[in-house]
Amino acid sequence: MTLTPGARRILEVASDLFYERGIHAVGVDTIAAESGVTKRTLYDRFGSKDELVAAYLRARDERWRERVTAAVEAETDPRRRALAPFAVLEDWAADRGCAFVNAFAELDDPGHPGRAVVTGEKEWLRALFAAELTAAGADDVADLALHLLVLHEGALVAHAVAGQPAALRVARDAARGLVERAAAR
Amino acid sequence: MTLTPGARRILEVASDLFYERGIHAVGVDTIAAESGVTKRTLYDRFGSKDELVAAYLRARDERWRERVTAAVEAETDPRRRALAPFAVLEDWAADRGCAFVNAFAELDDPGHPGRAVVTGEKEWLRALFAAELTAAGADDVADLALHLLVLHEGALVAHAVAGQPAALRVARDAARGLVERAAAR
DNA sequence: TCTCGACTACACTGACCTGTGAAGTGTTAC
DNA sequence: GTAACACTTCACAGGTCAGTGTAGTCGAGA
Repeated sequence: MTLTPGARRILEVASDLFYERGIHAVGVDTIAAESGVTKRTLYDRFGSKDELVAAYLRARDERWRERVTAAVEAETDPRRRALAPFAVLEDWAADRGCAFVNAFAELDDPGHPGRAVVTGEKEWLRALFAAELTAAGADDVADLALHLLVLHEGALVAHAVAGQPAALRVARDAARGLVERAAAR
Repeated sequence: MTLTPGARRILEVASDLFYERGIHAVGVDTIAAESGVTKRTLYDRFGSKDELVAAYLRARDERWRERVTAAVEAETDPRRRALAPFAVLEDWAADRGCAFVNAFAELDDPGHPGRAVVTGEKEWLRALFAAELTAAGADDVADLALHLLVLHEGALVAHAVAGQPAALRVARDAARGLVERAAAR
């Protein structure tokens, strides 16, 4: 999906503003103005604000998956591979929290095109944990993968909402212990 | 703080709507209409929408603390006391997720009167974990309390956003194992 | 009887919201 | 040379947003 130059600027600006201020709090006029583009162009490229929101979430999801995938594939030891998402957590965790959790909070309509992206992101991570745990020879993979997901999401919330940066380290250490115990059988 | 009959209805309606649809998505006209009250009354009682939002969060915080406190005090064993917040998690976890995390997503201004309530809620829970862990004779209480907070918040997110209801059980079991290991020494 | 507090009725402001219509400019590709 | 494409300009529709001003009703307590 190749974007026109204007569309790329719109998406960059919208991503920053949606994440920083919230989806409902940012109007299309602001996005168009900050992108140096007219509102007409915005609607010609994206069709509606809802679709722009979905495009924002898809782009962020894609960037994040690339980052996690790269971190996973940089490791060979199955145990370290399962822990890779925790290794990149610190680069990812910003003070406004998880963009997908935040989007979930604002998108109350289950039919919104962005909702599928949000749940897809979490499901992808859970499945990745499950796959790497299986490769590491763990038993009870389903619960273990959920456990890692809980630690991952909990770390982000405790970091951003509760203002506890140490939560990232605590979650990472807990995940490591969990995986090592599971793989040792 | 005794509320007038009108104010009570406004707060009830606002709580439902803010939680279900989101804060920015609900206008004061809707709240007034659904409360069977004029907008004038709403402004006479609460002053502004921001203050109404803060009142909503304070009321929800208060109800939740009462519930958790009751669950903690119903137990005598220090280990079970530390785990009490996980016992009431299932009653609390709804499909729209944690109201405070959702509010954090929408309130980008750190000076918003609701922000203090949100961070206060998380800090209160963390401190409760720390106090009960200390009473249970645990070492390294700070990290353990954070670990429990991570499990707690992660369970809520994994449940609501990721659509994994089993996350509640997984987090509860993990917390139990953690507390029992910590108190055993 | 008088006052006070809770509340109603309702018009109104000014800003902002998403979204559209129509006409026109500049660039590139065939 | 012409057609497709990206984009501009700008006016405008039809709502909704938070918030205010003014005048008045009704019941309870002093």
